[in-house]
Formats: sequence, structure tokens, C-alpha cells
Amino acid sequence: MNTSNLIAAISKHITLDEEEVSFFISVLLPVKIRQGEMVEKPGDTSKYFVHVVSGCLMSYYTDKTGIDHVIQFAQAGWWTGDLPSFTKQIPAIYSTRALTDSEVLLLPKTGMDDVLGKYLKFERYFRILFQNSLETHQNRLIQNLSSTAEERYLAFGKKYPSLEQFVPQKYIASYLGITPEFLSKIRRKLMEK
Amino acid sequence: MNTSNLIAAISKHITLDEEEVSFFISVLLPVKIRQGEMVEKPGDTSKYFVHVVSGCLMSYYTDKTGIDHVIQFAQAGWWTGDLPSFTKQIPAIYSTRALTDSEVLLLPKTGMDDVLGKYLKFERYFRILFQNSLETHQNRLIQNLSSTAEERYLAFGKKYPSLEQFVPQKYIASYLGITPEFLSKIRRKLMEK
DNA sequence: TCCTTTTCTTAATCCAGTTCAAGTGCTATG
DNA sequence: CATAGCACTTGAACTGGATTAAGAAAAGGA
Repeated sequence: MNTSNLIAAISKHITLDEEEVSFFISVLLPVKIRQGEMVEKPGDTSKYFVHVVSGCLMSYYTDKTGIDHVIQFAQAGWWTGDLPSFTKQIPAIYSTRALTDSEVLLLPKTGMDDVLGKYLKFERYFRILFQNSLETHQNRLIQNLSSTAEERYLAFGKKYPSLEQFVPQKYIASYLGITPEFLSKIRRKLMEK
Repeated sequence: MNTSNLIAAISKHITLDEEEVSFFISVLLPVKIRQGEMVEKPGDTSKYFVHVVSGCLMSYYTDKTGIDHVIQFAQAGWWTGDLPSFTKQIPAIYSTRALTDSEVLLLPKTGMDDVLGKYLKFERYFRILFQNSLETHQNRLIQNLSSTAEERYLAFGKKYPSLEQFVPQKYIASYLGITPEFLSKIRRKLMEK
């Protein structure tokens, strides 16, 4: 499977020599996933941090009443998974599933520890990765607090135009924090305009 | 001002020698802030990442209708500030203000760049810092999506018991994503039980 | 192909939380 | 010690979005 896009992304932040590149690649597990397949499920301890090469995954939390809440849609080039479960090796609370047939590179916990132990500079890449993700989450938090569902839907469509094409609407509703019924209502209202 | 707690916190994740410690301390600016004073305001580019030594700060977003949304309360030992503004040197969208008289250590952007450039191992500390903060934000996002205001209030009280003592209720309401009026009603309902 | 299952829509009703408006209590400052 | 200004409370009216229940339209799957 193709690792060059990931290496290119990392190389935007740190300069790698051949040895570092090949060591990093050597700890990755390339895996193909069918649409609908679970990569990770709640209760299990997460073994991998998941990098999407092609396709699209989503991770979500299922609450006590059985309702799913989408945390993230992960397209090509994104990392996903249950971070607390992965880093602390505790039971996962999120599920991660493929929305389309996908190719992923799995970074095992021990592999990440080895890479970071051996080549400290990878710390910078992950620092920047988490920093950016934190900013994204802060923005989303604020948007949830300060905008209506309609505004959030419009913003979502603008930010992730490609997702709207193939992600079932009920998951988009879940990501936005509303019911599928209400999203349907919003869409009709916008069509009529 | 006392830097030993910060150094101790960092030393939980990386081992520092004397030179590294003293260089890191040398880039920090110790500052005392009065209750109510602004550390950072929207529009300005953030010059510092802020570490709280004592007291309590909060950072918040003011939306287009003038309503404040609290992103974070930062107590002793926490870092705060407008992260996108700090890292990318773009205009801030958050305000940061002292809720009590406080002592902070300011880490200037150039200081952080110097530290990370000179001693790569500090990358690990910040990677873990952002990783933990990301996990906290994911949890909060999920809680906002899956719990009622009352449940969120109770969870808040359990997680940050000390804050409830001195943080004005309107800011707690803002953090919870509800109006002060509704928080007042929740509190009365809980008292009556 | 037909049948089953899942997704999406529509509409009626309901409720958690908002808005508005008025009143209470505290404390800061002259 | 007066008064002005916040923080907080209360209550009534309202609304954004949930719930429930039904039907229509897609999407598998044998």
C-alpha cells in the first residue's frame, strides 16, 4: 500500500533521512477495510492509531440510550481512532467504522513508542498533529455553542463538500448534534429558498 | 516567581538536565495579574502561551450577538491562551481574563520556538500536553451532545469542585452552554430534592 | 428479479432551554 | 449611608429542536 502521501505529510514538518523513513514504514500495518466494517469497538483496548490512505472512516460514541454521536469523519490523509484508549491502553469508548471501502495504515502502540523512542523528531510531527486537531475541536465546540443547527449544517457543507456526497444524512445529523428528522426539515427549508 | 511546579510537571514526561531547565526558565516571563484584567483580547495577535502558577483565568469567545462562550477555566498548573493565534500568529478570536488575582508565566512564541529548536525533547512534553487537551475537548464535545444541561452541571461540579466556589455562575452557565437563568432554575430544582 | 432492510421524509405533538421583564440582594465607591 | 451597578432569581410566554409514528424511496442480498 502507498505510504508516500503519509511520508510527504510528515516531511512538511520534519526532515527525515532514509533510515528514519524506512523504520517508520516498517512499523505500519497496511490493511484494507470493507464498507461497514468495524476497525475498533467500545470495550476493547485500542491497539492502533489509524491513518486513512483512501476511503473514509468515522468514529462515534454510542450513549447509554443507544444514540450514536459522530466525533469525526476521517478522509484520506487523516488520523483517527480512540485516542485515550490508544495512548493509555484503557478500554475504548468510541467505535470506528468504514463508511466506504478504505485502505488504512495501522500504527501499533508499541510501534509508535519505538518510533518516538528512537527518533525524537517524530515527536514534533505528532505535537503539531494534536495541536491542529485540538484547534479543530475547539472551533467545533464553539460553533456548537454559538450557532443554530442550520448555520452548522451550512458551515459543514462548506468545510467538507465532498462528504455530503456519500455520507448518509443520519451521520451528518449526528455530527451536527441534531436528529435526522430535523436535518431533513432544514434541508427542505433551504431547498425552497 | 516560582517555576518549580512547572518544571516538576514537565519532568514527569521528560528528563531535563540543568542546562535545559535554566534555558527554559530563561525564556519565561513571570507576570502578576489583577482580578478582571485581560491577558489577551480578540483581534490582537497572541504573543504568549500562558501558564498559570496561581489563581484562575478563563478564556472565552464572544459571538456576533455579543454573548460570551467559555472555552476553558485555567487553574494553577494549566496552560491557556488562544492557541491558533499563538501558533500561527494570526489575530486572536478568544479573550483571556483573570477571574482572581493570579500569577502566570508567559511563554513567548519566539521562546517556544527557541526551546523546541534547541532541545527537541521538549516536543514530547508539548505533544503529551496537546494530546491530553484534545482528549478533554473530545469528552466535552460528546458530553454536550449526549447529556442534558442538568447532567452537565452535575458532572462539572464533580470534575471541578473548587471552581464552583468562586467562579460567577454566569460563567459556569456559559461553559455549560446554557443561559444563567436556566442554570439558576437547575440549581433550585437540585436544592429542593 | 423480488423481498427485506435501511434511509429519508412529513406531520403532529411535546419539551428542554431561551427570551424578556421585573425584582432581590450584594458590594463597591463617592 | 446612599446609590449605582452587577450577579442572581423568578415567572410567563415562546421557540428550536426532539419525539413519535407513518409512509416513500433507496439499497442490498438471495
